[in-house]
Amino acid sequence: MEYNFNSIEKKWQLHWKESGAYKVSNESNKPKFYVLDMFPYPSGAGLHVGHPLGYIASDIYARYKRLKGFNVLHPMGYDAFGLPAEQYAIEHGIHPAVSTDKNIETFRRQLDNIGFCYDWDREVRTSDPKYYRWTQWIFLQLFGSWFNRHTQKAEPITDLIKIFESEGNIHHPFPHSDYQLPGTGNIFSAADWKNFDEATQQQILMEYRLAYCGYGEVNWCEALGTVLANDEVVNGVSERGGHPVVKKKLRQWYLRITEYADRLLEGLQTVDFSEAMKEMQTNWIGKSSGAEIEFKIRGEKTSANEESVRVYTTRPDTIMGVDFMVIAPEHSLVKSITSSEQEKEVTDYIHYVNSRSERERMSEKRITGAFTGAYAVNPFDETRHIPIWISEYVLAGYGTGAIMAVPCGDERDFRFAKHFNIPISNIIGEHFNGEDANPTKDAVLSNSGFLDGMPMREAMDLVNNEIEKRGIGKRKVNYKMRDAAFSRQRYWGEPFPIKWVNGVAYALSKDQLPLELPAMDDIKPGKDGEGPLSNNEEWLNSPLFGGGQGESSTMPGYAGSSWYFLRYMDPHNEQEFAGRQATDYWNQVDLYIGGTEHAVGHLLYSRMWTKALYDLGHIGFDEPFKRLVNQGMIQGSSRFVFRINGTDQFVSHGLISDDGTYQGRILDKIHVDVNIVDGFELDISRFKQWRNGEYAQAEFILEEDKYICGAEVEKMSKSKFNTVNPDDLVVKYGADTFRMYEMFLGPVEMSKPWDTKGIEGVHRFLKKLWRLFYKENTDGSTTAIWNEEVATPADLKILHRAIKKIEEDTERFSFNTGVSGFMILVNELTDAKCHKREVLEKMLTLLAPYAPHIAEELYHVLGNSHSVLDAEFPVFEEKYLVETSKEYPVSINGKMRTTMNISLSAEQKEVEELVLANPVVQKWTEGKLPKKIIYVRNKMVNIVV
RNA sequence: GCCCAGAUGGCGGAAUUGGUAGACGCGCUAGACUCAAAAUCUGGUUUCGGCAACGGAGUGCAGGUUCGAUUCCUGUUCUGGGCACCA
Repeated sequence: MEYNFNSIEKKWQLHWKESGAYKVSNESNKPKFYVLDMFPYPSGAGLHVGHPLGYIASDIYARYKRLKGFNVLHPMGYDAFGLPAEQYAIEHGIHPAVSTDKNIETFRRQLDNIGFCYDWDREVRTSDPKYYRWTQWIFLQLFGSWFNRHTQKAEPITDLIKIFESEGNIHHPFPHSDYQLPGTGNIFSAADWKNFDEATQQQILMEYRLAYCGYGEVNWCEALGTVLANDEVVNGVSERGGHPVVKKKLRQWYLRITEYADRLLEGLQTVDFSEAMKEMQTNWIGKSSGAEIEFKIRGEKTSANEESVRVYTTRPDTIMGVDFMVIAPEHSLVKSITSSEQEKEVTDYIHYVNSRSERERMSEKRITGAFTGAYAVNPFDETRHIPIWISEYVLAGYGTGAIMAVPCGDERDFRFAKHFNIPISNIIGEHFNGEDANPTKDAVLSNSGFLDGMPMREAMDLVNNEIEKRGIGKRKVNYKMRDAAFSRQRYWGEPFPIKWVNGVAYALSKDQLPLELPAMDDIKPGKDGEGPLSNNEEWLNSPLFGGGQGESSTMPGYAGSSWYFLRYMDPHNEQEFAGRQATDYWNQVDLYIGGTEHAVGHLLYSRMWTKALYDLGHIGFDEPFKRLVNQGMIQGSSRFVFRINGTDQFVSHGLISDDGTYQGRILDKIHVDVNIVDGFELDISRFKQWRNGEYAQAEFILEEDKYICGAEVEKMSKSKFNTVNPDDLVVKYGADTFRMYEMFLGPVEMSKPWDTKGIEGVHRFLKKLWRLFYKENTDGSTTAIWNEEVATPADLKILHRAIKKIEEDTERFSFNTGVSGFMILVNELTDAKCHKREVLEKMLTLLAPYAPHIAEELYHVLGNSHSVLDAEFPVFEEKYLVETSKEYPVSINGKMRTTMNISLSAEQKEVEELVLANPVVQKWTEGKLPKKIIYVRNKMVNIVV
């Protein structure tokens, strides 16, 4: 029989499907293991070779764990709501549901080709009402709860109402400290609460809900007609498409993720994520601790003298080094403190700041500002009057929107002082050289009045205590992270299960879910930045909302993906998002594989949702992912042809001058499909047919009769013509070869450019493996050559060395060296002419996770009637590797000079005698007695002369 | 600018705790089989000197610790990734 991989793979894929080989039960006495891939967004472009990298790795691991006796959950689904489908619908008039279904079909066919062991009965699609019913339900849990800062957990909002009824909000001030009740302050009593009307009460509750609706500045992208999350904006333009993004005030839904900041940080210590990933999340949360301090103001206006300004600083110890103050241009004090003399300058400056787009502000960091004419008084030295400036480098949204500037210790303050010629005082002695600011914490303070001679770290506590004692400030922790915007002015997303009645948002009841997305033919945006649903009067006013109105925005892309790993545990449950029994059994995801691009988006949101569901008692764990592995990106290796501008002549790469021209003529650099280039050499006839003959008239200026293309490593994308379709490789080499080759390319975590060249080597290996079972005769027929002979110690040594290596490599996710292990094994068995069933069968079990199809086929060839999927992973036995003696490297002064066969049981003394008797050693030591003989058992012998 | 990761043959990459650097594969090359090709097999392949045995150098660069360093330490260059006025 020949190695006809195409028919073998088809046969077993069908067989596994029909026999339900991958069906996983929630009831098992085996230990559980949950292996999860980040589910894909089914884009229209289909899969390229980069996508399956992580899927193959997780598939190998899942299969390996199954062989090791675990009940393995390994599901797959689709993140099916999203912008591209909607954009496509607007451009082509095809409903997102239709194009999404079509794309999913393509994805599924491509995935099936590769032979994954997913339990497709558990498939989820976030756009399916049966699924998003529960997304809506979880949203209502968030809407219906608040974060109790004393218990540090989410609790039902009904509990908060009880608290308000009995004591007002004295112990639970508004989460956003700048919130003011209409007309009053921000503290109310139980009596106040009872007197508030319904609308006010609801407005107050909205300030506490974990999912809340408010007005806020959002990142508005006109071109996409949508609001973007902070992490979807890069350098002031949208991550997707690069369109400009501006700040706009809109009514938005938010998740109060900031309340979970501390728990999200603490949780990182309990999970196995890469240090880089933990750091990214830590930086994103951006916790800093310091103090808020109040400075009195002295200004020209009498009103100014009654004001004070509150600053946030992480360095209260430097308070005596404050040379000026800066407040954000948007700060509410600006108006009341500016002196008449400075009025024009300040107004002009504010005007200038407003004229600068977010993008300009970020890209060109100019040192700008204006003096307000007012001064602040240092609370610890009332003789010091500190000028107050405004500048765009102080952000209104962080801390108090005002800072105390200490130029000798802070780089930005230093540059500002230099630029505006503000005198700089030095409080850190020799640590400050007058050239650069020095943010050290290890200096001893000088020039600091009552703090003189005190180390900075001590001064920090002292100042903190002092300001609290005097009531002019308090210790304060701040976070960079903002609440997450949770609505999109878009159609293709989950509708909010909310009804608006007299301006108040109420939850729909559980039995009204799912609130289905109404079918709409025209999904163009509504007026004033409202979503397409705002055009659908009929739906907005439908009886579903009981006389109220529906919500016209929809949930963002990350809503459905924040909890999908829970649905897989119990995908068909109609009563709950997932039964408690199921979530208790499967518990955390043991291994999660996906790209780093979700570091601060999806991974933070899903961690928060998990924590909230845990707090409310719906699940029994508060971190979703126990271990996270980030697969690297497979980059494309692009190819270029060079056309002389304005002609049809193409110049080979080697003929181009260093200045990028050809004989002084300008060249157009054009991406060419990598599939019509062999290495670097262009297939000219295929190039002429390419793109329906667009280049049929091309003429070529060749080097050595070849057209050589330019090359560059870029992101893999259709538009760069550098994508390689896995389907083609599967047809040509088979799924097993493809799987093993993707792993062989290098460590899973590493990014690397795709190169199809080496795939032949892996394919040869599988053919060689096949020849351990079948011999090819000269007439083309094959003969089975595997036999029932008893394995020799030498055979078993080969086998068990491989078991040890492959088991270890698989366990530690080193699949590239794992594949090497197989190659060595097959090479050694071939050399040893070992065709013994006893050995081969174990080898196939080892191989099954990596190359399941060929393993299954040959496993049956050996006469097994059950599937290799249900075999047991071979047990490594040390005894086969035990040696009595070993070739030791012998080095002299650290240099390897010879080898010697030494018994493993030999003692230091015996080894020394043996070594000294060795002629090579005698030659190198020139007969002298060595100073020392170092013998490391199992490793080496070194002689020091 | 700040933080993190990395740098090993012509190429992808091995080397698990400091112990024979370059496993495995690609490519190249010589040979076997063949009329020929493909496929397959065998040998060679870090580099320098040498017919060879053998010897010298060698893991981005400069130092250090050690009998011994790709591995540990200090400095430095480059590459990739993340963050970027967060006080």
